[in-house]
Amino acid sequence: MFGRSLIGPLGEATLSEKSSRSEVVYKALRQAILEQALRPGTKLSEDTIADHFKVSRTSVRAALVRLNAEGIVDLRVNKGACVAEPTLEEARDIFALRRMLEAEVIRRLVADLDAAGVKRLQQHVRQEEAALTDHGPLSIRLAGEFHILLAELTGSQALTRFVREIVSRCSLILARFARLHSPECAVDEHVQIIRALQSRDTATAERIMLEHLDAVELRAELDTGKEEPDISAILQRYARKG
Amino acid sequence: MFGRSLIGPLGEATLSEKSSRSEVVYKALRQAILEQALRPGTKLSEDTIADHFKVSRTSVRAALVRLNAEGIVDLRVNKGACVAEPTLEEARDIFALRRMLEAEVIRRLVADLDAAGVKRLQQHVRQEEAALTDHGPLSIRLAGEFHILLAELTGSQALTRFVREIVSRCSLILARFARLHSPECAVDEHVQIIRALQSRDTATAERIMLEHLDAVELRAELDTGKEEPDISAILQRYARKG
DNA sequence: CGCGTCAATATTGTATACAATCATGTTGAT
DNA sequence: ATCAACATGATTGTATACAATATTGACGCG
Repeated sequence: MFGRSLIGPLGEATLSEKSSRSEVVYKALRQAILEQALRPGTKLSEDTIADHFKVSRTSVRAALVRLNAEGIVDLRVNKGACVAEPTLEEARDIFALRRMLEAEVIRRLVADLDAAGVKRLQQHVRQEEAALTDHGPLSIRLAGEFHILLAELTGSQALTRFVREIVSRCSLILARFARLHSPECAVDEHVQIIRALQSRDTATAERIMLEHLDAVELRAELDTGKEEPDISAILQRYARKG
Repeated sequence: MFGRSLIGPLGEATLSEKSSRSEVVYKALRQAILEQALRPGTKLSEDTIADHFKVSRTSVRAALVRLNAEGIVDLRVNKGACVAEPTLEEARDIFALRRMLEAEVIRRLVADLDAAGVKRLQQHVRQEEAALTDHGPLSIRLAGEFHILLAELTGSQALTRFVREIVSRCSLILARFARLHSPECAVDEHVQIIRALQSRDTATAERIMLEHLDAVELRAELDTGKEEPDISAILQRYARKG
């Protein structure tokens, strides 16, 4: 699949590590949610998921518990799991925190970022550009992973962890509220961020990042088109993606 | 929002909610770890825990997965769980992030904090003072919960979530590296923080918070006294604490 | 005496079975 | 026809059983 240059933005697993079954389910569900294939509010029936991954409910439950701990799945006692539905209030709260975290990332990178890091960023943006044609889930994911890559380049595991979580939740928010994900502008803005980082100008870099995040947030306008899709077809696609 | 003036800083469960068994195990283990009754590196055998709580391994595993997601338990495939052992490098990383998060908390509180909030803080400090006599696990926990309470008073769920997680991990760090937890000075510093917040002087309040965190971090000096305690006696105490 | 090999044991990973709770649709009375 | 009570089926919570892997200790060899 993707050789992910040892580890991609999402890859915590090191090579040669045999994924447990709950791990497989976890990753697939997570990806499906973040790519907005599974939309907020979608019921996640344990039996359905177990059947489609050919595993037992035990493994499914473990995955759901993890996703719940990350805040992208809601888990109500005796009523099962569903993709989290952030409220508008939560959305604003999360975006505010995201601005703070990513401003910190930028400040650290302006001080620290080396040529190798710039190269990785540019490489990532090239991937984003390549994915633009399909307007699909891939570009959605890559847009988020750019920010995670930025956090990783700070070298701070803790900061990366938080950025990863908050980016996930923002994806969920966009999935819920944004009319359409139009990632092309984002790629442009990502290029600008890289340039600002190279210029070593903290104020400018921070400003551009904040403007970028504002632009992302602006796309979140109420649009409560709701339906209950059957998740079978979706899981079909994610069962063998890894 | 919801009347959580009824519940303490750690309480997410609302009243009359029947705790599932894995929830009970989760809370007990978490508390035991944060009160440093279970020290970093301690093996958490599923069978042992299941026996002591009179539940099946299923429930125990669910709790361990959650704790792992919060970063206070390590989970290695086929090798079981143990209390996380943060390295010195991770410790510094986490404290740096903590300073940033809590500075943000202070900035928000200087702008927002009302009389009711001050009252809750003072009440909490009184609890801390009352707990000082026993020098025990209670004072350790209360010291951490003061910071969580501060975060809650900002009204930001997301910020609270992150502060809670990072305070947990800092407890773990202190458990691993600090020679002795001497919480009496902390209480004094907490009082100062409240005063600074009341003064509405952002710069001062932030400075005092950062000094406080530095003081906490300073206690973390290498001291690798290691032993493998049997966790039975410890779990005995936590099985009926809730 | 040190050290590697292998069997026996213990522990974890996963599946299945059972119990408890919830959702749904039917029946019957007003 | 409306609504309540109940029975039935579906879904989740928990326990147990089995399979896979790791740990331990004994044994034999150098």
